[in-house]
Amino acid sequence: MGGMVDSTGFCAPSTGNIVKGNALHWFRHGLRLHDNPALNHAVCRCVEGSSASGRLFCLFVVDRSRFELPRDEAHNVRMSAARHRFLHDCLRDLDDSLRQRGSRLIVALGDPVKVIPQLLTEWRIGVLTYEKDVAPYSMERDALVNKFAMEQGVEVYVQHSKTLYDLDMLKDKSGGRIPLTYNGFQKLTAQAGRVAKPVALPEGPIPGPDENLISEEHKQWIDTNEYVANTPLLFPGGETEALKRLETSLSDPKWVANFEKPKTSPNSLDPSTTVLSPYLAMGCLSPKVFWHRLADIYARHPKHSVPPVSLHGQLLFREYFHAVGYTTDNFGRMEGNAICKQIPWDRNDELLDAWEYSRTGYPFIDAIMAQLRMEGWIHHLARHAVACFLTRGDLWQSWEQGASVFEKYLLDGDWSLNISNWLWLSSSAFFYQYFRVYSPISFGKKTDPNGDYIRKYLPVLKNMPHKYIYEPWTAPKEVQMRAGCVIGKDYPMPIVDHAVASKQNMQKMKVAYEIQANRISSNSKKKGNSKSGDPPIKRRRL
DNA sequence: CATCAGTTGTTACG
DNA sequence: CGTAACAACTGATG
Ligand SMILES: Cc1cc2nc3c(=O)[nH]c(=O)nc-3n(C[C@H](O)[C@H](O)[C@H](O)COP(=O)(O)OP(=O)(O)OC[C@H]3O[C@@H](n4cnc5c(N)ncnc54)[C@H](O)[C@@H]3O)c2cc1C
Repeated sequence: MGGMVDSTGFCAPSTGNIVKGNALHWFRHGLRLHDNPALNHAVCRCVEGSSASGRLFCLFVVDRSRFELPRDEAHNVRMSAARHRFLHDCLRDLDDSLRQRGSRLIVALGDPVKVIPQLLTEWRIGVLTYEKDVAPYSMERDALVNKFAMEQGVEVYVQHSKTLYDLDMLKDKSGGRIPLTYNGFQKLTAQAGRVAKPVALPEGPIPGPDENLISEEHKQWIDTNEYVANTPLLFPGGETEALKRLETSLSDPKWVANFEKPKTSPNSLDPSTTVLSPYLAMGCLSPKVFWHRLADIYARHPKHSVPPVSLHGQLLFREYFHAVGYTTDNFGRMEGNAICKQIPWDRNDELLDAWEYSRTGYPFIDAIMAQLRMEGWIHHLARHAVACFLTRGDLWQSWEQGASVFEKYLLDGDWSLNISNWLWLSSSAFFYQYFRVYSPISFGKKTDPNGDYIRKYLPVLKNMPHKYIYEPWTAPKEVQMRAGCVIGKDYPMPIVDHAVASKQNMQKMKVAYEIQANRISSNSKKKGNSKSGDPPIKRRRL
């Protein structure tokens, strides 16, 4: 029990006690041993140092206040049980892999800003290493930890291994302003040169911590089975699983070479894309490894697809959105976000709940949300359909609300990517053709005319004839009775008339865009320099 | 200032 | 099944 932290504050360290060769690698994302430059640095430090007594402490800090317990079914849980399970899988897998090298993972509970300083002192750490993370919460937290470490004379070593390129380098290369189009961004990456090769973890044993550092809390957390029980095991977490899934995804080189994202199906019964996203989000898979494996396949298939539709193109979208998220103030919200259209969304919790809990009365939408809640992954175009429906298409609710629901359930929930895509779908940034609206009835029919996807995720409709399954309220009463699903009783009536609402919303978008265009032109008249000191942008009501 | 391209819209009509 | 009409946006480019 010796090494446990009691989170009551930190004790003053005795600086002289630092052991240079002692390294603490702090896992947050980047939950892998391959292509993990910060971890490599820590390993090298403790095996090579002239102080032969160096040890590597691999740590993950579980901050329960950030993601509540999975049993808590309360409305405001931040992470679904499936997300918990995924994280738990990741940590167990890391622990297993580290044990094969004679080390182990240590799990501590508490607020990292308190826990890390305590452990730096207690374990007499000489160097702290971790992967850079650009979400605002992480940046704030890391700044506090860095400050403490510096004061104590602990070296801090940080690497941008979450992305293909170092985001600070892209930021500098673009003069601080990442282009606001995908094409422009592609040119920037072309200037930035080739994607670097991944780095391998040094061979050989890693000198780990003493067994007595393993606390009861740690054991309870890492050994628990409670996450495994109630969630389907479609996508087990962890680096091992990630590398396995990479191999299966690449096993058909023709499929890889011909991949065109817009042609993949949102409602197939098995995923039509790789589902590597959860592994990339948690860092179980290195994007550089994925990138170079694709490049190898492209080299052997000269007629391969190209960005934006190719798989390389998908990774570039990911890169693009991370870069924009990193360099845009207030990126996670509408107010004060310079690249976000200011749109007077409504706030109606009944509509929002109906959307989240599959009660909109549109089977395609409700089935997608059911898959999201149960399995934690939905296809990109399925995300389009439900995001459009919630925002500019039908319900006129804020994309911020939608993003936080997604964040709760998505195994691949990733701050910059989630926000960026919600901005895109709501026509708030990146994409402005708001007159292109997905139909909650027609869109799914193209790839699943029989409605098998709906039958799978909304069993109450499983006997509805295909003719009516996308709009069951149009089925004659007898048909509903025979199908065992009476609309208004067993399954809700539509909460909104899509034909009417989408037309109205299109007009509201037009007005919101006009107001913004006028305000910007009058602003720039007032002060020639629009860059400095933007006035706070106020929410407007129509 | 005009033109063009933009991963992934829908519906009606021939 | 392919194509035009629908209503008409933006950022980049010249
Ligand atoms: C409203 C909305 C919210 C989203 N939120 C997230 C999120 O929180 N986390 C997330 O990873 N993706 C998010 N996406 C993007 C995209 O839907 C998923 O990345 C993709 O569906 C993951 O499936 P895949 O791994 O099979 O993708 P593949 O088609 O196999 O693509 C390979 C990889 O490229 C990356 N990628 C693909 N598309 C995108 C994209 N549009 N934006 C960014 N990266 C992309 C992913 O890392 C993905 O794993 C969101 C999309 C929408 C419309």
